[in-house]
This record gives sequence, structure tokens and C-alpha cells, in this order.
Amino acid sequence: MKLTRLPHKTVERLSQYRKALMDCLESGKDFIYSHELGNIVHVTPVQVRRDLMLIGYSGTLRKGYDISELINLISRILDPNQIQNIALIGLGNLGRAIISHFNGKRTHLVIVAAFDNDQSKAGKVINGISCYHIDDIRDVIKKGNISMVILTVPPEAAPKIAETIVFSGIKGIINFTGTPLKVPHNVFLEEYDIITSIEKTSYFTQLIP
Amino acid sequence: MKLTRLPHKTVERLSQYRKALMDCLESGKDFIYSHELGNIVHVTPVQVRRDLMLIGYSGTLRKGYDISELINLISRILDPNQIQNIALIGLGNLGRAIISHFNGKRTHLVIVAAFDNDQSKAGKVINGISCYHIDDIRDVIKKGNISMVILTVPPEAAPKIAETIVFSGIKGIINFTGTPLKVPHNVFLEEYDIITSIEKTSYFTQLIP
DNA sequence: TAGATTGTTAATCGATTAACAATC
DNA sequence: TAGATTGTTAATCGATTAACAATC
Repeated sequence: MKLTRLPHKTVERLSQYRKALMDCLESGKDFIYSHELGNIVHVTPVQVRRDLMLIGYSGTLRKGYDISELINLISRILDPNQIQNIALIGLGNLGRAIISHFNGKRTHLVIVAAFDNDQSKAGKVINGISCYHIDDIRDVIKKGNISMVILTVPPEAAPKIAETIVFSGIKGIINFTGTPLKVPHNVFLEEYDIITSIEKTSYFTQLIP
Repeated sequence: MKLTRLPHKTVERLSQYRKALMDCLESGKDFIYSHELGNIVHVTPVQVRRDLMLIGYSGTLRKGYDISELINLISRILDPNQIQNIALIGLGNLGRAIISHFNGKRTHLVIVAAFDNDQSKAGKVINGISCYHIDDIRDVIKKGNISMVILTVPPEAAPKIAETIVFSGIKGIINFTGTPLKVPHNVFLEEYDIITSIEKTSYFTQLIP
């Protein structure tokens, strides 16, 4: 099923669908209609049906979608085949918040190591994650079989670190630093800038009568 | 100039352009070509020119764009006319990280109040921001002339709080809770879910050969 | 001048929505 | 059956890119 490259937006929604479906399952529901699921995730029923069409899932007419079947299918698509190890670089406020926000939420994605340039943090265990000095990135990435990195270092430090981790063979980066990064084509880069997000919200908020 | 409603993506890029331009100005540059700016922000030169066309800015042929002029124009468009007061609701790790990450970075957007349901935090000042109990939201929002909210409460708590703040007249919400929110049409809602973002990156990372 | 750059329209691409056949 | 629902194609919308005229 992992043959086709799904559209970005569809992948994002599948993640949302799964969460919603897990909540539904927990509350004792077995089947769900496209308009119900759409309602939770804030998407039109057509959008839901089209997304499910793209992953090749068929519901039952007049009965809707089998919730646990659908959860399993989405999981087979979204979750990596083996457990995927993630490193977090930059143990500031944001880095620690992300660790505690994410840790334990997903079984196939695990933050296994954290890096900081503060020597005093190296060797410690913060939120159950081993900390290393930033100079050891290359070694730890290779030995720890780490393929993804979450970047939460200060903006000035970002470009150099990006270069290092790309060189170490990292294939996916989530960049929270606010500094746009350049990476080769065979590295997936997701950027999120909180400040831009706040400015954007401010702009559109001002436009409201 | 605030007449036209700019495309979402253009607004996001304007925020990025401004940051890049401010860095350039600081390093002594006066003019910049579209391909230079595009290079920093990771966007094609045509994209840059088209965005600037949309805000009605003209450069000088063969000389490029006047950096400080452009910064001023973008600021006139992005920044609210008066200072816009923001509240942050949910003083967990993520909430505090956002406060310290954003505070002082922009003069026209200020986080002026923080809310939590932990009584012991009420009345204190955290990172220079006054904390209140969550029951006082309505009062503080109205008295403090707050029009935007950043939501970092636990997922279960989100829907009820969203209802309260919408009722209190909030016009813009940035929702980090991971629970999709329903808001009326005259409220701007920006949602960002870290877990979805990580899952998406994982998916596309797996697709790389 | 030749080459480089801006500004803008037209074409393309990606994502969403409308329309509707199929069917329980 | 009538009404509600799924699955899918075609149409539309929004955003990006290609193409190119203008000009310093």
C-alpha cells in the first residue's frame, strides 16, 4: 500500500483521522460515516471519502467505515515498518516541551537522544532521554540508527548543524528554528516558524470586521 | 494598502522576507535582488517578485529592492495599527516555551496575560507575564483588550475553552492542542499539531530511497 | 550594445469541491 | 420504495511556475 506517494495534505489528514478514530473506538463506536469523521476533524465528508479512496479503503454502504479496520490501514500506511529513531537537537524550553509533548504518544516513533551544547547536560537523562554534547552528533546518529531530527537550536546555530546532520545521513528534519534551511533533494524538510504563525494570525485577525 | 486580502501563503512569506531583510540590513546591505532574497528564504525569484507585486512594491531595475523601504512596507501591511494584545492559555511546558520564544521579538504583538487552571500560578508573574486562573478569562480578555489567543491547554480542555474565548470576543486563535476546534466564521483559526507534523515527516522520510 | 534584472500575464500544477451514478 | 450513503469523475479554486516584454 506504500506504493503511491500520497499528497501532503492527505497525509496530514490521515494523521488527524487516526487520532479521531482512536477516540471514537475508545468511546465504544464501531462504525463511522464520512460526515461524522469529517465533522470531528473539521473537513467536508467528500474530502474524507476522497482521502480514503486514495488509500484504497472501502466502507460499507449505509453503515459507514469500520473504525478499527480503518485505524489499522492508516497505521500500516503512516507508521514506518520498523521503529524509527528520532533525535532532538537543542534542549532549550521548546526542545524540552516537544519531548514531553510527544514522548510515548506513538509506538513507532521514538525520540531516543537529545543534544545540546551545554556540557553540563551531557550524560544526563532528561524526560527519560539520554543527552549528549552536540559534538557527538555524528557518532550517536550513526550508532543509534537515527533517521530523523527535530531541530530546536537557536536560529544562528541552525545552518551549521543542518549541514552536519545531513552529512551524517539524516533523511528527515523538522526545523523549528525559524532559520530557513537548505538541504539536498533526498532529505525531507518540514519547517515551522512560531513567529510567522503568530504574525499570520494577527494579519488575518485584523481583517475581520 | 490593507485593502486587499492577501493569499495565506504570501502573508507567511512576507513574514519570512521581513526577517531575512532585517538580517541583511544589519549586515550593512542596502539593496537586494529577488534572487538573493529568494535564496535566503528558499523560494524562487519569481515567487518573490510576484509577492512584492501583490503588495504593490516596485524595485529599481538593475539595482533590486531598497531593503529598508521594503521592510517598512511589509511592516505596514503585517503589523496591526495598534499594539495587539495576546493571551496564552495553558502554562504547561509548551506554553512557557512559546512565551519565552516569542516575547520581545515583535513590538506590535505582545503576550500580555497567561492563564492556567493551577491556582498556585494565579497572581504570579512568569517570564514577565501576569498569570491568572482560567476562570478569570472572560474578565481579563475584556478588560485587557485582548483579541488573540494562543491555546496550549491539554487536548480534552480545548473545546470548552474555545467556546468561552469566542464568546468573549476573541477574533484569532492559534491552536496547539491537537484537538480540532470549531469556531464561527468571523474568527480566524490557525491550527498546528506537532504530532501530525512528526508523523508526516516520518511518512515522507520513509519514502526516500 | 549585451546581459541582467524587474513586472506581469498566461499556463500549469496541486488540492478542494461539485455533481452524480451506484446501491443498500 | 425513498432516502441516505459511498465512490469517483469532472469542474473549480488557489498557488506556483513559465514565458516574455520592458528597460537600465
